[in-house]
Amino acid sequence: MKRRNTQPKKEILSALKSAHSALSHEMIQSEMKDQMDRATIYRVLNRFCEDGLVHRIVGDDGKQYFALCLQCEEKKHHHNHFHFRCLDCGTVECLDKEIQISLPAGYVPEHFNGLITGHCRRCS
Amino acid sequence: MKRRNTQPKKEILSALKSAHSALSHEMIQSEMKDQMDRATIYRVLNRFCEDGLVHRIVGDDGKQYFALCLQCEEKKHHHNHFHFRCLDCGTVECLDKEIQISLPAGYVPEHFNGLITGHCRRCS
DNA sequence: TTATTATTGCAACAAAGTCGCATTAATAAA
DNA sequence: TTTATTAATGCGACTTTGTTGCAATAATAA
Repeated sequence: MKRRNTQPKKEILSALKSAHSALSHEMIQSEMKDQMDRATIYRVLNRFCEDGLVHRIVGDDGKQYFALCLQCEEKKHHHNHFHFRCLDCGTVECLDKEIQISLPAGYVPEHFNGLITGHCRRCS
Repeated sequence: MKRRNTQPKKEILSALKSAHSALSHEMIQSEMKDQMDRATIYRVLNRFCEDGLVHRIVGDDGKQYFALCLQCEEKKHHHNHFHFRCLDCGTVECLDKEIQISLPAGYVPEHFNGLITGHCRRCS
């Protein structure tokens, strides 16, 4: 099914672009001028993930955050990096460095989710 | 306030001991013969965390998992290791290797949460 | 301009986790 | 051993996050 270029989609994408960090559904909703439905936001974000436009980070607060795939090429995605969540301002950022983890024999990795919480430069 | 040695506490601790992996609230509840309240389980687990008996892992499913602090000494806790969650059987295990991550200047780390999902040895 | 169907908005729902409060039961004190 | 103290339990209500069904709407194709 072909994707359509709708208003919510455009606004959410632009919010993700201008934020240089990962956003939760809540952060996105509060930035929207014309209030859009919660379910819509989730659906748009999930579609972005499917399309490889965005990657999903699950914070140690149990919430989902979404960030643009900046360093990701068309086919090859690099998501083996850590994220940093600031306990003060709530910002979730990507840390550049890629991580290589070797698993015990017989383990097949599928997804990587590395998160460090603490205090970011602006808040510490 | 001094801790008391209650029935729920004993049962939950023994469940964590016999499972050689991290358990979610749900897994614990289903292992209990005499059904205990959900809130009680959460409270016991949170107390275990406060007391440094157990560490909390947040899965990329957004759920909390709890595992005994085996390699942790009295004062010094080592939680900088990865966890592996199997998408098939749901098991959450600790991977032994410790990780050292260097943060950008000005960032103060507080917590570490590294998780890999995939298929474990038994399911792959 | 009309037809097709992806997407939205709404409402309902499920699951995870927390909290207040009365009751229960470990522990300490008598 | 009995009584008093208060930590912990169980219940219910609640919040938050995220999903889903369905009718209505609006992008796109015809």
